[in-house]
Amino acid sequence: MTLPKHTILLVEDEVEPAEMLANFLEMSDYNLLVAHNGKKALELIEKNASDIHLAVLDIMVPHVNGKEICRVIRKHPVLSDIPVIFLTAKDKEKDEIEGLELGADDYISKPASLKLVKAHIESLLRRQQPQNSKWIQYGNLYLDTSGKDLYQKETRIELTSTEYGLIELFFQNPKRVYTRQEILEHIGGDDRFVFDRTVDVHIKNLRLKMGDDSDMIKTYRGMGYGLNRDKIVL
Amino acid sequence: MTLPKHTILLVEDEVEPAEMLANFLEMSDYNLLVAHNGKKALELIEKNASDIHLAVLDIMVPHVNGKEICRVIRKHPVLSDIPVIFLTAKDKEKDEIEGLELGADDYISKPASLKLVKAHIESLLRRQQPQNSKWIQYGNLYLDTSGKDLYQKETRIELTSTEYGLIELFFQNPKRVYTRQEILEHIGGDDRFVFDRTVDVHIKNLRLKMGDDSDMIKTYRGMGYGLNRDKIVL
DNA sequence: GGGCAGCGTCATAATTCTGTCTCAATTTAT
DNA sequence: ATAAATTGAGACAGAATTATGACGCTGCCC
Repeated sequence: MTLPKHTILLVEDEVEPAEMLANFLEMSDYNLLVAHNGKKALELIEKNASDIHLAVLDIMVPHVNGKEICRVIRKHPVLSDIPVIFLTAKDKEKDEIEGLELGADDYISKPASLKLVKAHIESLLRRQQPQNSKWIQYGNLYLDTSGKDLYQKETRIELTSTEYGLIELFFQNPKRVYTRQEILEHIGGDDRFVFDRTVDVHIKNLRLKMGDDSDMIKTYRGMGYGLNRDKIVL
Repeated sequence: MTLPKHTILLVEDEVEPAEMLANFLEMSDYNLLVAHNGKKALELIEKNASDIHLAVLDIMVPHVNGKEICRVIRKHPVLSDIPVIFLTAKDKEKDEIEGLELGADDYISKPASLKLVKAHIESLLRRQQPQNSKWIQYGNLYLDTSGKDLYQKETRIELTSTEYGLIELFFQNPKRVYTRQEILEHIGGDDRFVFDRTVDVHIKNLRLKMGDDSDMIKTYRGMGYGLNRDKIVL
């Protein structure tokens, strides 16, 4: 099973607080990768790059400091777009500005409560979604853009490539209505010469597979199809 | 001017610091909309919704507090995706967590330097995805030309394609009066052979859906229909 | 070659929208 | 004030649009 459990890289030199935070986050259903120094952090990045969704970095860690790690992440082919949170002692405003310029997304002053850190993490992950995460979620539906398939809660729904193309189009732009022509162009790749109404059939097949969530795809009569805006909750 | 300037909504009750920050940001090539209390903030949001790219909110402001404003923004058809930054006194961790859960994107403890605030703003704008929906606003009404529907404040109004065609025509040329023939040509596509009284019926249906704002569409007796010039504020 | 899955087309059923009609309400003209 | 003209509202039939089920075609894997 591959439900979108997020993996967080935590880099923090003080062992005790790091463990506490890691445990707390694991209880909240995240996977954790923990490093207590910069070298270890870089190793973890090397080995697990494609799994990491967010990084929490203490600025002051042995060997390679947080800023350096952030720079590595931002240049990394797979990781360059993940959210990065810096942790640091209070009142180091200079660090904070530098961090932001380096491309950090957020900044938390220590000491910070576990709940606070979690709130920051969730806020970032929530906004992260549409762009570059491999998962896009609406309601019960999770689209895996790298595996090219769709999950309804925890069960996988097999899609044909045309059906995947449809749902991907809708998920990428949840508030838009697409005309049949636009849809055809997206799923056909090239503008093949295909009857309009064929789209209806694919929509029907897709809805069938979506079961209870079939009303997530809405017919905008006279216009085309799109997601059901009333069911989209951010 | 090279780049399209970003417009920032700043809500902060203390006049002196607000001015300083506003000036500083204007020097950095942003447009500023400043409110010193919640009521004013809501007005600015009403009138300038489609121009605002980011909001900086103090939590404690008179009339309507920052959290409430954030909630309004998140429910607003045009603004729901902009970055929101909260400003607050240090160590109000509870506020901070609540703010993040409300969908704030960032949180800055006061006092904060001008440069720090700017760094946060730039960090958020940098990550903001380009918006591809086009909005036209008059009064409480927001027309979403990519989603093909109409919002009345924050509630969506479902329109048929004919009704959408009508309102689109009026919104594109708010000061014009259209004869029934012109209206028919616009919504019919081709000049179908249809009684011009049919327009009356569509107008009626549209007004019905518009509820309190039904008087936004005015009857120009003997001429046709158009937007109510008295209710258009430019 | 047979079986199968995916796609496109068609015919027909189901649904929603549009256009017309009638009558009431409102405004304008005499 | 009354009549004439214009617009608003409700109801309804049939037009237009969409949903569905069935079928043939293609390419792929045994």
